[in-house]
Amino acid sequence: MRPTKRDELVQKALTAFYSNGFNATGMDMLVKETGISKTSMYKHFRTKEDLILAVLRLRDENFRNWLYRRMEELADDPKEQLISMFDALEEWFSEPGYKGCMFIKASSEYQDASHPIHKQSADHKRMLETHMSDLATKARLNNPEPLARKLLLLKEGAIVTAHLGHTENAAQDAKAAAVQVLHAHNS
Amino acid sequence: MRPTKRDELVQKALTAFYSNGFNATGMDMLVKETGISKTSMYKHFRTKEDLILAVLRLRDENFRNWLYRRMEELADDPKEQLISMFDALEEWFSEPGYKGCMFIKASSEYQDASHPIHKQSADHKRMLETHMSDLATKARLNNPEPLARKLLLLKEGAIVTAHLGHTENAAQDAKAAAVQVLHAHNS
DNA sequence: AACAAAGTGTACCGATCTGTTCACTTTGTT
DNA sequence: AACAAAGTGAACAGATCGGTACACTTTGTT
Repeated sequence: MRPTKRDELVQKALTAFYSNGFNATGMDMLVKETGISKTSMYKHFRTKEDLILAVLRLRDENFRNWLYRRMEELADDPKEQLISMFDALEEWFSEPGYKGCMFIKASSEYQDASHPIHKQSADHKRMLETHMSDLATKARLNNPEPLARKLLLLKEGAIVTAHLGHTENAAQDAKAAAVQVLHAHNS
Repeated sequence: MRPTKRDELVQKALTAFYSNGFNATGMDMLVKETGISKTSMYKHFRTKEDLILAVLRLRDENFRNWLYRRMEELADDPKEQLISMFDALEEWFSEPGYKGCMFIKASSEYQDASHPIHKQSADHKRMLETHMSDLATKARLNNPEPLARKLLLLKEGAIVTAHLGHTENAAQDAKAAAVQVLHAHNS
């Protein structure tokens, strides 16, 4: 197996889908932007949907790896790591091509809850929840699961608000709220 | 001017766009679902984009009216009205056809910040922010603007989380967080 | 050198997209 | 009764959609 060409396709398709949307990015545009022939694409993926699912898998891996690592780099203490999630988000929001969360967009374009793309997006959010809940447990905070859910609500809110762009500093607003919420979960 | 036919079109188009998405809803499907001829549609709106903008205006009006009224019905005190926003949201989330926020979806499909549809979605969020900030001022809470922004972060987070459906009670989680945040803004 | 796997380029399929045209019918007003 | 505004239905245009067919070239392995 030579994974390079396939991985190159998925990587470049990710960029195209992220900045143009799923429905709005046709396979011919993908040919143009990736430089990979359509014949080759359809040898690797039977349908466009299969390609999108592969793109989402890559995005899940990249994003979670990046976020978890960045949180660890920004703080040692697990409690402070939870808070520093919002500093990591701020870095993301201020990147030039920031266009919101790929999974929120995927679930916007594939709304049916039973659709594979929708389900895979939900899986991504679930994994984040598990991780944050584990961190809250390590930090010996009260009611770790509800706390994790609250922090993630702030995260999702900040992501869409930063994209809608009607607020300057969504990440720092979310961080301030997180500190206040977290204070209520101290023993 | 007979506004009935045009309003009927916008109202029915709203339903179709909300449950199918914007790109995924073609004009021919709109003809089928509204019972209004395509010729007539294009006499009222020069492009599909114009129709979408009219749909978003209606949605903005309906949603803000509904939310503000519901908050007033659920509580007298302005501070409690802010909290009861999340009870109103819970009612919305549990409606059968709930599919998330139309403006978030619009900004997902029309990502460019300079696009009229994107800008109009941002306007909607801004108006919510102004209203909540006014309420926070009336309630004599500290730092009303930052507080309003935090509550709205929780609102947006709850909306997308309820749609992604990976959590049972997004509205109540958001409400609990809101209470904790609001506590920190008491004098 | 030989062979198979992998990739390319182009033309094509039927369906659907936004938007237009045109001849016709309904409706409201005077 | 007459007239204009508003609405209808169906065909059509040109582009694009996801996906396929086919003949060809490149690449890696032995």
